[in-house]
Amino acid sequence: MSKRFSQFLAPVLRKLERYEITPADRDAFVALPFMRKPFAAGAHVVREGDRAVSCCVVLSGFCIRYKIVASGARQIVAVNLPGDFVDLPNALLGTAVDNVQMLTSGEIAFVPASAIDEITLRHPGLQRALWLNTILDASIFSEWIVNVGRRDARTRIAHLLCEFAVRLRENGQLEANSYTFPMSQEQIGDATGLTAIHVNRTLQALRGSGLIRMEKRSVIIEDWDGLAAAGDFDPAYLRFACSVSGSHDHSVGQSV
Amino acid sequence: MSKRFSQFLAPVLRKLERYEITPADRDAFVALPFMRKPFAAGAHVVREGDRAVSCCVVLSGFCIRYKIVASGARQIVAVNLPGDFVDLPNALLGTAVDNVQMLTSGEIAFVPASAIDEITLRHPGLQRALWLNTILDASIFSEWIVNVGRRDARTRIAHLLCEFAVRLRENGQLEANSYTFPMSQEQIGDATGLTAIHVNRTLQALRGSGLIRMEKRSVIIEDWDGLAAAGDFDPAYLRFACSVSGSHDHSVGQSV
DNA sequence: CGCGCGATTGAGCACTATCAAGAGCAGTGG
DNA sequence: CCACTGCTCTTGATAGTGCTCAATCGCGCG
Repeated sequence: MSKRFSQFLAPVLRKLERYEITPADRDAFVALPFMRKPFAAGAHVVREGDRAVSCCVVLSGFCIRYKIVASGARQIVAVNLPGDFVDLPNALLGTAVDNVQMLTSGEIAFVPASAIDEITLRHPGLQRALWLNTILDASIFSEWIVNVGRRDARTRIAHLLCEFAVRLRENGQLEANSYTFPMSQEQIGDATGLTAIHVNRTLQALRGSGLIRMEKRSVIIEDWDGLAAAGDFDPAYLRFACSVSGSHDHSVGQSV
Repeated sequence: MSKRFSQFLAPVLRKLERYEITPADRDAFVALPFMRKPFAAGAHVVREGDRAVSCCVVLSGFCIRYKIVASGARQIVAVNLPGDFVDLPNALLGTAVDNVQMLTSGEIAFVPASAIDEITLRHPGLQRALWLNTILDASIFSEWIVNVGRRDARTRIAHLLCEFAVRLRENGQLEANSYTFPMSQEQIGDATGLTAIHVNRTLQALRGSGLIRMEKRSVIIEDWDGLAAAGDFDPAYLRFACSVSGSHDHSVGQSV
């Protein structure tokens, strides 16, 4: 049974194991009750104001978290990949403060908040892993604040593309400096605080500079060093996606 | 001895106790080894790239975390009040990825990361409190992304002022809708992604609308409902600054 | 074939940045 | 007591990055 579960939980376990959990922690995690549910691209997993009694984990596909401001504009605050815990704040708060939407079709696991509650008190090592995971999320958040707050459009978008490259590489979803990237230009705009139109023009410029190519929904990084430079990108803030204590080489292509 | 420590740690304990830790957790926390160090206003506590072997906790005063982008511009990603844990990411990463600077003079406690490491594994309830605290930080981060990403200058600044009002109220540092606010207009700009000049003009407009008054380094909120409306402010994302499970009334003045 | 969504292009505008300069104020040292 | 310095706030004029509005195009799909 635990074997069957771990089949779906594989991306999650891969993530947790970066934090060096013990086999006992791992077994306890795998024995956690949860419910799997498939979602179509664009479907909402959680809406602001919903009562949240369980915590969502991405099993496959991409999803985003966003908020709507008074003017009606939307801001994406996070993009979550397989293995990510999506809405710890919502689950622990009891009420969702943001919206969770699928970017692609995919499966979400719902774990009762009470079960998380209980297991983390009995397995401090597991709680540690989840805590570190939250700290990484916070580190990404803070970099996004910098991105939308103080960088121009070209730099913002280049930075976003670099971040995905590194995160997908950690997830084993990057090959030969290209990755599938299921965001429309409007969604890229919502993530970077720009309009879709300006994103369009900026992407053209990035392609024109020979930094990237785009085919359908995939990005090919043609010049990693150039893109990282254009995006003012230093992967240090993503470092412990990989290991708590380790000092790893994190460049995607060559050095940064 | 634990009594002497708790005198300095009072703001920290007040914060942790919101998460309902046990007396044993509390005692263990108070027994943590730490070093106190006073800093002058403007002094740096940590600089990007520093080796980080301990975790900083604000005992008194305000401090900020910021990063510098390629163009030389600065973005403040967080303002920390007494009781806040400042740089968990840095401590756990081993190397600082952002800068920590005092906004006012104040005292910082340095707790060895190894001690945090050890105590949290032995006291899951305490780890829970720290984890929840990190989740709250992340929640604030994500709201800041929305703020700088999709709101105009007037809304951004009004939102910032509202957030401080609520957070300071939680800390008992707000009286009669006024609080000391030690940020210069340039620093407000660095926190909101604006220039100091534009902050100046926007603050004038806010004052002109009768929403706030400013005296020296303090803010008086003259019309809470108006300011909250102008700032598109909903305190839900700060909710569990107060309690994990509770549903509290969080309005500062009247309802929001 | 019509429909809808996303990408693209053009023109004009607006919000915010930049540049420049002056004023008020606190601290410092002669 | 009075320059002198530095910082913050303030104001004006100008420029620019990115937004708004509007329309076209390409493509997958029922």
